[in-house]
Amino acid sequence: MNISEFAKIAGVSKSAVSRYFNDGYLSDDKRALIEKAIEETGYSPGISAHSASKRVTKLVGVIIPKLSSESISRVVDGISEVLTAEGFDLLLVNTSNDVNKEIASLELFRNKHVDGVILLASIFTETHLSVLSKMKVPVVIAGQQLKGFNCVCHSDENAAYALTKLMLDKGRSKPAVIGVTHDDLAAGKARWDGFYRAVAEAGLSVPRRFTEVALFNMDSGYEKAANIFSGNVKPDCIFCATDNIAMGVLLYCREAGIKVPEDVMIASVGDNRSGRVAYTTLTTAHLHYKTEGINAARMLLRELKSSDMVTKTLQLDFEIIERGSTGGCETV
Amino acid sequence: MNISEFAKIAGVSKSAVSRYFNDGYLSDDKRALIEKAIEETGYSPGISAHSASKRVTKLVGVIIPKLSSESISRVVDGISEVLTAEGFDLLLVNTSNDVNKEIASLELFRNKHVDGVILLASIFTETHLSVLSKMKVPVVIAGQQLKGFNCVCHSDENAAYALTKLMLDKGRSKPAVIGVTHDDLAAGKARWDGFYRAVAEAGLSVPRRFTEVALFNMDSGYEKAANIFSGNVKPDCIFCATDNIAMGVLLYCREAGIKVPEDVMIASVGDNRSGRVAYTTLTTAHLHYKTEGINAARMLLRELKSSDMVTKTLQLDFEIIERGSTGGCETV
DNA sequence: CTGAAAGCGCTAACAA
DNA sequence: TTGTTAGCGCTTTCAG
Repeated sequence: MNISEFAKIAGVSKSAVSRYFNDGYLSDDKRALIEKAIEETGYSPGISAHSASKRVTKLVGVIIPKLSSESISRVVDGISEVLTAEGFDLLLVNTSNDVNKEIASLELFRNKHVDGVILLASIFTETHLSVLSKMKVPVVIAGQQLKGFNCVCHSDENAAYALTKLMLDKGRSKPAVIGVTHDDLAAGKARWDGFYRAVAEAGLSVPRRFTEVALFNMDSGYEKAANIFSGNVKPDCIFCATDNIAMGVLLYCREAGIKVPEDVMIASVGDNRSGRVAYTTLTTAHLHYKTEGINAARMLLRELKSSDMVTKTLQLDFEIIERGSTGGCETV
Repeated sequence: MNISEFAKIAGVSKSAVSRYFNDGYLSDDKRALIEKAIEETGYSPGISAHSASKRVTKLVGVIIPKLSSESISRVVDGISEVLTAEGFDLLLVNTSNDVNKEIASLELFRNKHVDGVILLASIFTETHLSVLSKMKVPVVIAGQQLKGFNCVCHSDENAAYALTKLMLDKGRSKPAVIGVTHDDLAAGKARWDGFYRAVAEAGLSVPRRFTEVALFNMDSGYEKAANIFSGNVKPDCIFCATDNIAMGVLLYCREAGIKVPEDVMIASVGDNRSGRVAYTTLTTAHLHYKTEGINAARMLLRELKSSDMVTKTLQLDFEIIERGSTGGCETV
């Protein structure tokens, strides 16, 4: 059923119907007529033709590297909360960590398929920059900071610094670190930097053997912990870039009979659910992921209304949650 | 830039351009001309007008109750994997557990805004049935079983039965249960049924005080565990409908000094990440959530090609993973 | 194989 | 306030 057909049934003109669903510049009689016909037929206007005319899709493209991640689903949660309240729908693209797919999605969105894009990126290649600079719809980048673009991100460096300092302040002097690739500026580089800043401030240094680069998962954390503990001299505290990695370390320690926090303290960033219930509960930095999503969406909305030429970066604060793995309370 | 403008630049007709992006009934010269122009201009056809003409959106609506759930994100992961491979995009609607919003989304999708719908429902009201029966696009229901509709679901009853039996077979004789609302036929009713079937088979009964209805989260599990243990006679095993609930129970036991599995065994359904690393690792039934998503998407795709009038239900199997909370291996 | 022209379902400008 | 008419950008006949 299309608008003409429906208009005929309702006994009004196409325009009247169109007005009913839009500005509503309409007399009450016509309005009643239309409402009655809707009751009977269940008609609702097709969105595609609407978009074709209006040149507005009421759709926001959200590009994510994966979905099965606690942090990412919280971000998307925040995004959807704000966007749906404003009548926008989410076009979700899951790139499965495939950079090419990420680029392809951006290109897909480049023109007029969506009104705006929120990109949860992990790394930025040359191609990213090139495609991003050519976008014709507003883009907001979430979780990372990229000069010249609207961003919502976290205080990764400070969080890593605070966690490391917390352990060193308790008298630990042989720190180790398991980070992730520097290509990821937020979870990688910034957290490395924060760790090293705290270490330097304490007048300590970190032997090569005490630094490992892991993947974003528990198994990788386990493996890297095994490496670190394989030598004669053992660390007395470990900073991990992500909670998942820390979970792997915790698992290794448990199996190897290494006591946490007595023998080694552990702290990491993310505040995953698991950390609250792990056999040794995890000291972590809570990043406000949902707030990240909410703010990214709001920023996009603002951009949609009046595209400022000056780009903004919003950096969200964090909270240290001390639990058992650094000698804090076991149940927080 | 629109098709006419682009056609002029490329030096061909609108139709030629249209053909290039569609059936490709085109000579090589024209094709080359167009490709060159694309290089220069970065033109890509707008999807809305395309949809308006074709009456196909290449969009699938996915309705979910919440996003911040491990199981749901796994399902959506599976859905997106299959769908994007087939060139479909996901229109994600997060209802935040609001039944009205769920209905509203269905109505929104009812007509021609999406090519199909995958619904991750938790409960079915009268209104659901009424709206669902009026849908004009194919619908697949995931995670629940609803007569007369295409469904992909789990063997919830059997999983609950198997877990309960596992504990009873180890000699436990005072079973307790913390379930969720019967309104949820899968996580609620079916799992209650499975629990009681095992109990009945063992010739046991369950005192009223040993049955609790919790919400879908850890805090609720904690609270209900406190209730159950407040009496003089204590249970020696507890079946929980979800892992989150079980985590709360585990937390309670830890604080109350109740030993798991010595004093009380615990088992639940879901295989959340947390269960692997909890202070007592959790015996659980692994449900194939991602597979659920994959199959729901495939089913929808099939329906899109040739809408069968006969509806199907696909019931997925499960796997029992025994860990510490029932005396199994602590690290699986 | 090609381009002109009509059509998709909707919105928007206009005169009444 | 209304209906008519022209347009939105794309696809699809239909002659040639």
